[in-house]
Amino acid sequence: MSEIPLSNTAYVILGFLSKQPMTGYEIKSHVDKSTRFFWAASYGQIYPELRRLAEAGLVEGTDKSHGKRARIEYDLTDTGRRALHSWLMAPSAGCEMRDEGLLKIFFAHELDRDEAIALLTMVERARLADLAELQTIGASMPPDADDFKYAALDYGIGLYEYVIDWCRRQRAELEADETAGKQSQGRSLTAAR
Amino acid sequence: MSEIPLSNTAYVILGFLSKQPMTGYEIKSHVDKSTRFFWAASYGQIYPELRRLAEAGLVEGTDKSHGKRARIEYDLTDTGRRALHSWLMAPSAGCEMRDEGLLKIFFAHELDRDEAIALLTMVERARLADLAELQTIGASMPPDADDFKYAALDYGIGLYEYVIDWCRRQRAELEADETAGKQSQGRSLTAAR
DNA sequence: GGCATCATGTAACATGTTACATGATTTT
DNA sequence: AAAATCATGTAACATGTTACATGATGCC
Repeated sequence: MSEIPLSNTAYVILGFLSKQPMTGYEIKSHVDKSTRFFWAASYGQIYPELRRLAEAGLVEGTDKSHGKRARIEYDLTDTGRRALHSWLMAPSAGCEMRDEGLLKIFFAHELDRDEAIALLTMVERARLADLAELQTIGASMPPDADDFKYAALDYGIGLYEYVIDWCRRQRAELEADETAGKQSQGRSLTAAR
Repeated sequence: MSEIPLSNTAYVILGFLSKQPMTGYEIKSHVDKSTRFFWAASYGQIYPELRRLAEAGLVEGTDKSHGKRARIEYDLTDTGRRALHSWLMAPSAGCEMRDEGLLKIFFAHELDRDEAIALLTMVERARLADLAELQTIGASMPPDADDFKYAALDYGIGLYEYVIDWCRRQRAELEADETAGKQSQGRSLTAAR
């Protein structure tokens, strides 16, 4: 067997198909309601990848066109399930971020105190919006199911809560500087830890 | 003025140059010791971007070749500093993640209990390694300086600590299932929140 | 009739990584 | 003398987004 290497996005597809047969459109909808905040995927990735996976024999497409509306339902093959399992057990769990908010805060030395406070408030609001989105998703899920998707949602909610709290603490320190008489040496950002 | 839009990676460069003049090589070293965990950058981005920024008049390169070793030191222009400031105050603070560990956990329904526990342990260990790296960086920084880079480091340390703790809690729940007699309905992953 | 949703897909663009090429200087 | 670090850069590749094109079906 030739074991061609698959992208992580390919495993997202295999993973969703491991639950039930689906179309590319449905995979995208599911991604947007679950993995999106830690692993996004667009049609431009999903459709070509589904075809590659079909050619490699990891998924199997069946024509389920209804009337004149095209519909291809994909299902995981045994080979596909084995590939998924082997990836799940493989020792790799990278975590990359592109955090524009923290990037701005990192360069906040270019700002005066009030501007820095405004920046922290802006970042906090952005995360509050992200958190609200996850909570909406959580509210729309059936409360009974026993699935790791609840765990993932909990992970994301906790993560955003942490960031929101961190922003508030940083802002509080900056605001305390004003009251204390503004000696800029006194700010020990990591002291609490 | 023509206000060409810049990538976030361009702002990383402007940001570092706002502290002191630097070469591309030095920018890369600084990135690796600070923003890397939330905003990475490679030579393949930095060198071409520096040239574009110079052409746009946001930075200025000076030849500081020493003997036969080439060296171009870049400095921020007034226009560059204004562009940086305006970006810092602009209302955008996206946060994207590519979290392979959580992705695997999300699909852990394909695993049996012991395998899921092994996966959680693996992810935890990966984050412990990331955390150790940040702590090493923290230990090598002068403890006096008043800079937001300490805040960013604190953000990252707290974030990884949260994830590590989350992994432990999830694992504990799975392990409790065994002791309790393995009724898989009883696992309410979000109940504690 | 009109709007939302279902459903397929592509092409251009943007972004980012890896490996390679080249060589000087400094430290051990 | 060897190894580490300083310093420049490119080319091929991988990955991912956005906008566009096309049209059917179902619901109000």
